[in-house]
Amino acid sequence: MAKPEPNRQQLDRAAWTKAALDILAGKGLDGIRVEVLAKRLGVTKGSFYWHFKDRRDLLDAVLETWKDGRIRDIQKQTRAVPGEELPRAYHVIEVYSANRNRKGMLIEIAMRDWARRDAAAAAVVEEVDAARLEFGRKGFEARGMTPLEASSRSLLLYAYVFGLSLMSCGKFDADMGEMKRWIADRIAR
Amino acid sequence: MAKPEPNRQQLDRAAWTKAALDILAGKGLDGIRVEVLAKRLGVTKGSFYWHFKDRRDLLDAVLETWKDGRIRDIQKQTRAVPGEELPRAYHVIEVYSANRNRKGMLIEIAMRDWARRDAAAAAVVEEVDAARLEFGRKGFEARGMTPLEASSRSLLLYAYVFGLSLMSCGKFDADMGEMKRWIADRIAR
DNA sequence: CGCCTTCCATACGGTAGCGTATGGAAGGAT
DNA sequence: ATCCTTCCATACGCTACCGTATGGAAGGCG
Repeated sequence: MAKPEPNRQQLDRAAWTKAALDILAGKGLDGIRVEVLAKRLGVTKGSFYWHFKDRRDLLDAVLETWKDGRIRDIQKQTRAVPGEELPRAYHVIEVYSANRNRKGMLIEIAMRDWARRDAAAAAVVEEVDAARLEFGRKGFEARGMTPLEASSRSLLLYAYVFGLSLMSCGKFDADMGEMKRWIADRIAR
Repeated sequence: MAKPEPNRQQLDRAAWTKAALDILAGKGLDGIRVEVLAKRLGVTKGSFYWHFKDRRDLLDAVLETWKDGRIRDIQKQTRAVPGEELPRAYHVIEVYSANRNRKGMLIEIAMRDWARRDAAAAAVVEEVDAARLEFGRKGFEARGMTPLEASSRSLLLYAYVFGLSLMSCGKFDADMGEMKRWIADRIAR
């Protein structure tokens, strides 16, 4: 019986996958290089090819890890109490469009970039997006909106927060906070 | 006196830059490789290093070319007749969110990905975004909205169209066309 | 005709990264 | 103590690039 977590000396697939996600956020998919990750983890690639068949094997693990995390997040929100749909919509907008959670948004964008060139990534993103849009739709429908309006608002919400994260608004006008509040009202109210 | 355009046998910087933009749309920044472009153009890299100092020189040319095109586009729209602001807003949404102009959107996204790791690209994107947001703001202000509302709607408009282009809505609901119309109304109306 | 400029081909050395093969340390099991 | 499994290091060949050096064709021009 191997001890579960003696001192975290040994690396496992999870450690490599986590490091790959870090790189993905910073350098994109093409930044995930076996030998670069090995150096980052203080080992050689001999270790990598023990835990993974090849680079593709790692990438698949990254996809799975990310998907599981996102789906779990959505399920957690879905189990929230009814009657709190409006503040929850604001909360989602706030979480995604704030500058904290920066790394999460970088991964979101990198995943979508990845999905454009890789079928497996495309499937994962599609699944996550579908779950999110469905979650948003239900929230709006619970407030009495028609299916069309609820679906549309949900789509607008997520498209906005993702789009915002890849714009450069530095030169634009003054009070971004006020604008974000106006927009959140326009989407959720 | 060199003949201006005899038969387009010779390559020039513009031809390389155009090919680079094609690759950028399809494979992203890391897809722009000197030897790959050379093969694509049916020459060797001996030609490339005649026209360009190095790869960075090409990338700068790509940035300039893209920026000039975008700025020109915006200026063209800005010179439109007054009193047509509402249909023009719909037109912008339509152009950006439709599936034609696919390549243009792919370049937009690639540019923003690039901007995250490169100061020169970041400056270009910032300039283009500022011009677009300003253009949108003026349109909404011409319709009598407050500066806050006009700026907010402009930001929402562009964030939405960019965000939409990196979502996978295939699994979501039914009539995307109806939803897009609803959203366009919500943004512009 | 010879000459010079323009544009491209060929050949070379160098780096980064992938995947494999093999050896070796360290600890549990018998 | 010995053996076997687990995990990692080392060394190797291979490919895809980058950038440079150099030669060569082709056309305008004296």
